[in-house]
Amino acid sequence: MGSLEEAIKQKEFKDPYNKLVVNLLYTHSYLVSAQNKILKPFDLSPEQFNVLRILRGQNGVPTTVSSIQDRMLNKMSNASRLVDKLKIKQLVERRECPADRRQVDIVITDKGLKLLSDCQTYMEGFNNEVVKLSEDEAILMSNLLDKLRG
Amino acid sequence: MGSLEEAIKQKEFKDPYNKLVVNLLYTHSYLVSAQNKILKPFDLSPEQFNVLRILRGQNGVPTTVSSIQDRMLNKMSNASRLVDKLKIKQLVERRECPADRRQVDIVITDKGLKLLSDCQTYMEGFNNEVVKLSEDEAILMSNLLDKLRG
DNA sequence: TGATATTAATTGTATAGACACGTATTAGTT
DNA sequence: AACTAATACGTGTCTATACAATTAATATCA
Repeated sequence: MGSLEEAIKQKEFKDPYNKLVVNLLYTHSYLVSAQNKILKPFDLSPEQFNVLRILRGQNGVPTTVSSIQDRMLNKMSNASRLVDKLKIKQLVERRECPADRRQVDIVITDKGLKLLSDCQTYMEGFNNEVVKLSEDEAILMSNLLDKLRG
Repeated sequence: MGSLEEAIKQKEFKDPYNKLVVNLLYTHSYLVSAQNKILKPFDLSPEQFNVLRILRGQNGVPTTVSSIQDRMLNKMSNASRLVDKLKIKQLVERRECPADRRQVDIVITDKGLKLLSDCQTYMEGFNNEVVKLSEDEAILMSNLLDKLRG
């Protein structure tokens, strides 16, 4: 299952750029599937997990919805609805922002923090297992990704 | 906007593996957004585009739904419904498979081929524009991605 | 001040991904 | 032949992405 060609049964690509784009899309699917498997028992989607992580990073300081959106990996996502799902599960709280009543302050609850730390135990070794690269190769690839986006 | 840290406003990562995974997710979103912009005028989603490409690669030989599924970048996707959308737009045809009546043969129509070749004109330079790497770097990264998945 | 523009958040709608389940058809086995 | 297993495809449901539109609150400025 190693090579991309084998995985998607395509013999050749127009050029290295085309192949790289396809490879990135395919590898993304590989990673997200693995993430899903880990988070499933916690009834969290990767996106919900990400939002909780962002909120925990605030150390109790309330964050607005748009600030969460800015920090999300997918800029076209919809933080408002994700927060909604998390609120229903009582993992976050909404508070009216007194300074600007258009904004809504979001804080992670104790239940949210607990769930996140439980997840962490399982997620700890996840990246190292799924990413079959050396540390140096991982660093090299991160740098290439930064360069790719310009 | 270069570095990942800046883009998602996260100061540090647990280790290079964690950073790489996050970087891949973020870069994926960057690529898909760009793809969407190009395909929008043609009323095609990246996934529908991919299915049409797979079908064209068959050179007129009918393909079953499960065969399309196997070649898709996202293995958890739903080829059946994607084909349905393409059929509504008359870009593909379904034919009952005489050899095995469980299967459904899919063929791209002339209208589908025309649309795909129109797209191609715009997609031609896409990868090279969006991926700001040298050819050698693109090849290096493709190899690293193959290795990443093991 | 009052009209206008901008911003924050939510909502609507279409498409797609994740995954379980149902149904028809074929393959395999005794 | 009859029973069972496997396969191909479709459907249902929930979640998320993409993007336009709406609403309420604040900022800007003539």
